[in-house]
Amino acid sequence: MKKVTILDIAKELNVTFSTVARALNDHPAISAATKKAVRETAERMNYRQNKIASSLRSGRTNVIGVVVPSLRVTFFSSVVAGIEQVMNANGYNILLYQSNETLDQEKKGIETFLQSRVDGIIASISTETTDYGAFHEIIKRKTPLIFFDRTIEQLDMPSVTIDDYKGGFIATEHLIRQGYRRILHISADREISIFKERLRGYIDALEYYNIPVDEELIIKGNFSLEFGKSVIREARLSGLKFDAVFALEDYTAMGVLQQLLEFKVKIPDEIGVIGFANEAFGSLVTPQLSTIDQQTLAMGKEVAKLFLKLKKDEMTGEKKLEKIVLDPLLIIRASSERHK
Amino acid sequence: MKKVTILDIAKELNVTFSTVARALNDHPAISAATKKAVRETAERMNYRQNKIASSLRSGRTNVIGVVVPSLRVTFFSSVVAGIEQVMNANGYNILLYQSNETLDQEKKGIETFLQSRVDGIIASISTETTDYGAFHEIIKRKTPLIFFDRTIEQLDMPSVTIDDYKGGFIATEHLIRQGYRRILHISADREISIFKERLRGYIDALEYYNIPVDEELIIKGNFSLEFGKSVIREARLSGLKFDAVFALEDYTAMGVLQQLLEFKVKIPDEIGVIGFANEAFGSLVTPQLSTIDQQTLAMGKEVAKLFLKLKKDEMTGEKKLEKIVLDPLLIIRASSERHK
DNA sequence: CTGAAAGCGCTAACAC
DNA sequence: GTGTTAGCGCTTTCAG
Repeated sequence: MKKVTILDIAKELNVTFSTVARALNDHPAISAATKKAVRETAERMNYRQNKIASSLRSGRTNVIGVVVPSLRVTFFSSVVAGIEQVMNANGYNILLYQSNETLDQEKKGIETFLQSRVDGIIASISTETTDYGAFHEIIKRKTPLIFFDRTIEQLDMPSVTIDDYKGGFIATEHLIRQGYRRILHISADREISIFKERLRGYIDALEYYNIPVDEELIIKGNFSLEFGKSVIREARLSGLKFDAVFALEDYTAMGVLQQLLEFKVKIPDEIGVIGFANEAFGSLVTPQLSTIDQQTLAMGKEVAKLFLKLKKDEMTGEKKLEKIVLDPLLIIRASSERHK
Repeated sequence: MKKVTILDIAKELNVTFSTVARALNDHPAISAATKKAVRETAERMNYRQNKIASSLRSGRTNVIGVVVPSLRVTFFSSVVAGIEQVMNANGYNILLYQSNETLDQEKKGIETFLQSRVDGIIASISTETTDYGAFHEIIKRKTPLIFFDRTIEQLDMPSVTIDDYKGGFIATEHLIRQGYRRILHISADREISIFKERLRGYIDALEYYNIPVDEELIIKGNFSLEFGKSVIREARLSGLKFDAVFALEDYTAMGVLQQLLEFKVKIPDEIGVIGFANEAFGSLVTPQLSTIDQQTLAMGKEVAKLFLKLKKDEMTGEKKLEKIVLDPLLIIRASSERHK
């Protein structure tokens, strides 16, 4: 079972292998008859193009590298799903790498992508990434680079994100409209811009509605279900008064919900709760958790489309930096809906 | 910014490019001094190996293709995460493809993998896959093929699965031990072996404990949260008596739970519920959902390890067909725990 | 419309 | 220890 190459097909048909190559690539200057004959024998001989050889010669691989922190986070696997769908539909393949939130692995991933001569790189950076060397390398190599969600602003690259500021704003606004006034916000202690943006949205919404911003109501920590619970426990101990909670992400919000229920607090009557991310469990828990949807699949598709557009613009010589910002969606559920 | 090749490094150092190639590949017959010099100039000139050229020449790509139905299903993204972790640690990269549960896309994915000359293919088949042509092709090409979870038994390939029969058995056994006797089982109407195995486990557990198998208590359909709800509604209408439900997967179990709660049924006192898959939401809902854990990350890692082992055995000439079967884990939570 | 020829950047067998 | 040489299987000018 020797592998068959275009040369074998050429011999079979008494033409040169370049004619075969052209026919296979649907070159315009080949007669329909030849094309038909070539395709038929290719099929018959079970020929299969060698993309490696093709890539080496042409300089294009039709592969794009995708680095994400972890596929085990629904957000990322969902975005990757979107990227993959659109890219495959357009003849590209995805090389996948997980950074596991470490700078070291992120670098290694980018390094292999570059060695594999990918046609582009899509990335969402790790929480550890403060050294941008690997990304500078991508740019130096003139490999197209697109960020999504977690970007590096200084690099000024095309990106697709959601408007976290707006997400923070509409979450807070919703609580205000439901009549809540002392809204506790749980934020992160890390310097990640998306969380700072959500916080900024929270503050601006309060100000917009003339509600005083109370620093005591802004609590920062290492977000998790457990942290959400502990925030509520400590608030009770310290006697902190609040009538709603806006948590930076759903698991933390879930912790809040669980602890409040344990304390027999009525949700949403006494205290309203809203999270962020629209994790699958939100619609399944009791009471159902209000949240902000980040349009993950759409984000993936947008990233892919942006890449394809970039390629096209490159050919037509256009050059503009696109930063797509998607709208967050307010998902109102029982945990925060006081007035029907 | 011309790309630098081993030839450029060779010129710089007045040696031939093959010496450079050897040095870079840590060939034993190269002096330490030369190696050092080569590495330094390579670094200085910002050289980066071209994997395409290397692959074309050597016949190895160090890439393996992974086809899964969808990354949006936690089970699959989690397994892929495991595969990726181990493979990357061993110098392999992952080409990713989603079949979206269609035969057509699955075929396309395999086709491109073959064209890309991947060193192996890891697959979990789509629910539509009844024509095995694409997989025969993989085997014909002598490309290593490993299945996980959803396999094609006729092909007799290495695989990693969990013991679905045992999962069905222990889920049912647990319910029996909790004192439930009329256990409703929701199964699938499709011909997928994993679901049939769970059903078989259910039946055997009943027989083992001398409980009559009542065909009325086995309901098949297109599993989903909605289906779980409708099963309960219809059971109430038809007056079907049962005191527990074992659903083939968690979303269906969740539908069961929700509908029972709507009917004010006490869980687990009146009716016990257990699912399958250990989705993230199970520990967050009220009551918490008992389930069977499938060890997804471990499964991914096992698949990767099996691939690496296959490669090694290939070199040493060994040849045995390994089918790894992982143990399902019983996760007992409030929805089925009557006796503490 | 088709053929001839060069070469992408590397590996590996064979010399010396 | 290092050099020579021959491709891997394609794409892509340049001819005709």
